[in-house]
Amino acid sequence: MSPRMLSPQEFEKREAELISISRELFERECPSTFTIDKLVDASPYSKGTVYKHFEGKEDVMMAVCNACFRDLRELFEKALTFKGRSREKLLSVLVSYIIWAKLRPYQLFIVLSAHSPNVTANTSEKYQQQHHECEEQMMTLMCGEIAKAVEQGDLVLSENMTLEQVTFALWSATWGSMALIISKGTSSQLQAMELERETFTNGRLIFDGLNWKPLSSEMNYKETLNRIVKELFSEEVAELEKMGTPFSY
Amino acid sequence: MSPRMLSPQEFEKREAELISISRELFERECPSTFTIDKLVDASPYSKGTVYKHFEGKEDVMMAVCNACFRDLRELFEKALTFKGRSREKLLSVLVSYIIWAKLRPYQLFIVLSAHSPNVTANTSEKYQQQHHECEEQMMTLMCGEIAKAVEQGDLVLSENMTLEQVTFALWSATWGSMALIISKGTSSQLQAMELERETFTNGRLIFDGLNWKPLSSEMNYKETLNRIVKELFSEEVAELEKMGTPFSY
DNA sequence: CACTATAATGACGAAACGTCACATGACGGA
DNA sequence: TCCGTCATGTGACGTTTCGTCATTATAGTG
Repeated sequence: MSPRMLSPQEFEKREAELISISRELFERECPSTFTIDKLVDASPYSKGTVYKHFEGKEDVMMAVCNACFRDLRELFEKALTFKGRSREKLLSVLVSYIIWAKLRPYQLFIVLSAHSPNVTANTSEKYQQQHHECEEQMMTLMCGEIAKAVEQGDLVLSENMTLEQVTFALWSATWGSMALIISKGTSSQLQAMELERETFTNGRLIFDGLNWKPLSSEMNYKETLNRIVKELFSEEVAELEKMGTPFSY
Repeated sequence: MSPRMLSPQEFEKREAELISISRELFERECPSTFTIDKLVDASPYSKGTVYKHFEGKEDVMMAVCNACFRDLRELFEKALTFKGRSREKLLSVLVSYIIWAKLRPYQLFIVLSAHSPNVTANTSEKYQQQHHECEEQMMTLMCGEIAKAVEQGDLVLSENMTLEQVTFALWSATWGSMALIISKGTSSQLQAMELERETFTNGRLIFDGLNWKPLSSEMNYKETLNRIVKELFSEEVAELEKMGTPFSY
């Protein structure tokens, strides 16, 4: 009655394999040259099989983006183990995000590209859905931390302001600075905005704008940055140093 | 000696025509379906001629993006004619930006897409250069206004903080909220972030974070919004109403 | 050892790309 | 008026990528 059914497990495993291969391809050469045909060549499967998993290259990009999101969430969880005031913990998340971006520029590239309307317009329901789940998990994680800040009295939410909105504000401000700075590429003309500096500035302004205590005027967050790097990300920072793109703060 | 030399004026004129046709194409159907072949068909020129102007479709996108930037600059200049405190004038710019985005969603789409690494990586030197000029003009315009705010004492820049950084902070925070909200498309899942609300929130937080007087706690900016809409953009807001996507603030 | 339902394959036609050999036509000179 | 020249315009063509689907391979069943 049932000849050779492919179990969902096997299917998932193969999908993970394809995503892993795609990530390698993205790393090796510019993500914009990625094609389904290249993925097929690089994989042990045929075109038809690959198309069983992805409707097109946008789908692959979104799938890779989702994988990155999962990595990021783990990273953020590590960042949140920092012992300190609520605002310091969120700063730690920001630090981890920037370090990740510098360590894996191509993955940032993918994550940003995947949010381009051009890509989202051509992504299948499945991966769109999956992406929303990723975002929601991220939201939940952050909202939880912000809720703690409110509990501890460091942050007082004005009426009409939800936890989600606070998260979104931080997220989008960070996102914007990264997207704009990355898109300038290497040909940064006159206005030399710096990834670390602008991202931290945006974060600081949002924190202060929220009146999240202690304000940047009341505390030396440079100290905090030192501790975050030393206690949590010394390995990554050393690697960045070795790569010639040091984490400067 | 010189048979039929094409004057730079004619060349520019034809380019403007091609860009105009491209904009129409982008409006008519989803920008992601745009192809050079379609542009060739829609234009009175041949493929070879079109390729004289653009190296590929990314080039066309960037050219259209730049045209949008020029429109935006005009719009911002109009917004800055608002009579009021410095922070109110910048808020007016924000309002005009949001109205533009709602009025011409496909153009926002293009502008956002054009900043995707996928596009910038495949744009010719010429249009990359042109884009930097557009950005610089925008920067100059904004920095000028912020300088006035500093002169008037509404804004005190902390040490190590340049006018450009202030502009960048506002710009990127706005950018981020628009990019993230647009990329969700119509399938906004659970977390229903609203374009106007989040963009204004981000702006407000940045303004307050900069300690730009009067703070949102010291003044009712709702009033200002009413005046901005009434005095400068009543026509546009009426049109949005007619389109079924009212400007809600 | 067939038989059968399912999965895997890759050849194929369509679409888009980008180029280049050739056509066109404006101008100056005869 | 006609001709030769050369910048400009043209679109057919070879190439790449896409996405499909008729065909082949295979695991399990009786």
